[in-house]
Amino acid sequence: MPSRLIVSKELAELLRLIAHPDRLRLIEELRHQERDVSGIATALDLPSTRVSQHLASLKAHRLVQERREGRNHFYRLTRPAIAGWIVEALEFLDVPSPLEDGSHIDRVRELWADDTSKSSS
Amino acid sequence: MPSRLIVSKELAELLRLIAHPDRLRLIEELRHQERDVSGIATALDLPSTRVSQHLASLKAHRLVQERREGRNHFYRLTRPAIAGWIVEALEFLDVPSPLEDGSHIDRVRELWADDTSKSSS
DNA sequence: TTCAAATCTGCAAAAATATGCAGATAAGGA
DNA sequence: TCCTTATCTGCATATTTTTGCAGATTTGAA
Repeated sequence: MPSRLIVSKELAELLRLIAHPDRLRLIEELRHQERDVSGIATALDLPSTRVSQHLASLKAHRLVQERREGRNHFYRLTRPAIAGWIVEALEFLDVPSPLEDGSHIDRVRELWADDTSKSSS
Repeated sequence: MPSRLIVSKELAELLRLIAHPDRLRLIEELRHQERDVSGIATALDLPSTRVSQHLASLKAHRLVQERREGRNHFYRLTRPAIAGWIVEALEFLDVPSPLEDGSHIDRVRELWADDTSKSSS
């Protein structure tokens, strides 16, 4: 099999894994620190079962690693750089909004960074 | 709706669009030059109907733009930088192979670059 | 006109994902 | 041991995607 074919399959698999709103936010959540399941569930406002399911698939593909401490399971990104790489993609987003000028990208980054309505403690 | 929620949805949509082996190769194919449907179909060894379908979805999300010349439809990347961004992701790939050392990433890049078995003219 | 080449569109069947829930585990404490 | 908390697993159902085809369009040429 042509090599690029192999790599494109692997890459597509990785991208599909990431291509889910919850999982994107989850990865962002782990960008700077490890977290346990319920911590993530609270931060993202999702049922912890769902978070656990997402973590299981991320873990199966070795995107995250687990560390158990008592009854809590802490997760962290195996390669934290992936979070930065994801943020770079914001640049390629069309914002379906009135802002079609150059400040576009800044606007998107701002929206991504803005978590005031959720994780503001 | 919390802003990050909006952005994560948009981003997931973009990633899902890209997360397909054929479409990844297709984007790579358009990285440096525009191509018409049958040119792409030949290069990727896919039925041109399929290529056309992929292009239609990429176009719907404005990832590619079309230019018609006679009966040929040429496509090019709206934001060519996206191809470079995709290549960066190779770094995050686990190669399920004997090479678990540091040359890992180089090996993946090499596999991606290697199209000798297909588009070697 | 008529034909052929290049591409597109619509649809149905197949495959892959996501989601919600019930029940299973694992660990700490009374 | 029994209970509670934190997390995981297995399933059935719902939703999305992918694929292959048959049948349109569009354009250029005879």
